Amino acid sequence: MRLSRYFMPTLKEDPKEAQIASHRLMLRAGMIQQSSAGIYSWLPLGQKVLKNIENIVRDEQNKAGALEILMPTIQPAELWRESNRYDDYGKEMLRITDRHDREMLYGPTNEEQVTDIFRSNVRSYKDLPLNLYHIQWKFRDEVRPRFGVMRGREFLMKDAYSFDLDYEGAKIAYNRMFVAYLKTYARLGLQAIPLRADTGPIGGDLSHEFIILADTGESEVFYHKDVLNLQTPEDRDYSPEELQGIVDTWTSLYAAADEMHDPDNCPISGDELVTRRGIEVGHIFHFGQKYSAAMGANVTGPDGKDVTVSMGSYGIGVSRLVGGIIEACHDENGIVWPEEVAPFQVGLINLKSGDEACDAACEDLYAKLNAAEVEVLYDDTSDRAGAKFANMDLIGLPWQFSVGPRGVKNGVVEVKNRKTGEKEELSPEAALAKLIG
RNA sequence: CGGGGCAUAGCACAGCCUGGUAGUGCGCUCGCUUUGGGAGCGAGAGGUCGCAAGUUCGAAUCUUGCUGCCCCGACCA
Repeated sequence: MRLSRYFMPTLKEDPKEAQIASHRLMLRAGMIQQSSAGIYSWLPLGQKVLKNIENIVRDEQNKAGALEILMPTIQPAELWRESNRYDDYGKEMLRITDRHDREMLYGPTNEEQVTDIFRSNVRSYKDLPLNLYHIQWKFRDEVRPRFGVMRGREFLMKDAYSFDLDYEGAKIAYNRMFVAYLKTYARLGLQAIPLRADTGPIGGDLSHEFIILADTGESEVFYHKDVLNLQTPEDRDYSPEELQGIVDTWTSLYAAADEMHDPDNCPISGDELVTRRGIEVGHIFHFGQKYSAAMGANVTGPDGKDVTVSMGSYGIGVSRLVGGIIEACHDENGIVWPEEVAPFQVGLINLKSGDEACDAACEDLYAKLNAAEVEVLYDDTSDRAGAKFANMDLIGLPWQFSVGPRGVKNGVVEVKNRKTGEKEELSPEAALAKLIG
């Protein structure tokens, strides 16, 4: 992509409404534009990152055996009356009346919708286990939206729903998602920590939230220092026993959010305990028969008798992750994207557009990167070198290739790693080899 | 939902107290000089001062109402 043909309205100064790093940087990098409180348009750069995250999440869900569907954003109030949540949900639910005076709502989540799909179509235990997920926009009419896309009203979320015959089956489904989440966050370049979460009135021990560490996190977290050294599961299928082993390993070390942490009764010693702030980026939850019982989601069991299925739900805040990743990955100059989610792998900087030798060297590199299918953003504009450097640092592409008259004369390109800041002068071939192959 | 604040050019702000021709910086356009870490000079474009009433000869400025946005807290993926 040539920057001269791209739409990336960057800002030199900080917008006053943005208080935290991710919000400020997303606005400055031209990733998003606010439409109203907690509602954003995604501009090309932001959209690209959002899609990259979404695709990684999707890939890991598919690998875990979940099946992708797409449920509507607008749902009928009738379904929510069945679970009694229409009245319970309160003002956070955006209610809409259509032209026929029918009560509708913009879905804040999809348990009712997916349970309806299940009960309409699944009759036999032979069709279980089943896990359906979708990646769809949700709306929660937060009293006070803030922190940009981290706490918006409209947000993109992956939510999966598992259906099993009994608790034992549901537990396997839960563990499978648990492991899929560990793999997902690792691929996103994040160090995620599962915390035992409050299961509320339903009880049970099957609820975890996944948080990533960032100084601007909304809640305080307490964990055993060794949690950060645990091994991420391999990219392969695991048996139910292996899944349980991985979950046991990850949950045996202490980790809790502030509402679950009791300093007076902490099971580990002070020098093992680390306290930091975290951002919740996922939540998995076994809720048993709460919706299946209320809505009549039954299957015929092996013995010919009806069984109310056991369910769980598994959410990942996809749009929130964009902000979350920036909170975890930035410095004073801007964003520092992990390679897997970066909108482009490399920024190609022409330090003197219009100079014949520079232009030719850049065009050659640009063509070769494109041919090798390396995503490249080529700054071919007539801005000054300093402005180009600052902009590239701001948008945080993992690599920068700088081509100027001086380098061209010596047959070298300056290669900079955005994360480490290391620069080296390489021949164009050696620079290409760093990214290709 | 309690408390506080803000609304003037694309962005950040001054002007308001004490009513009288709408300003500064950045950005944008054109020209010249520049060109390796957000250039200099010159010339331009761009605003019914959030909306609506009111007071006044006259309102960005004073009064009232409304709307929007932000911050702290409670709440929350």
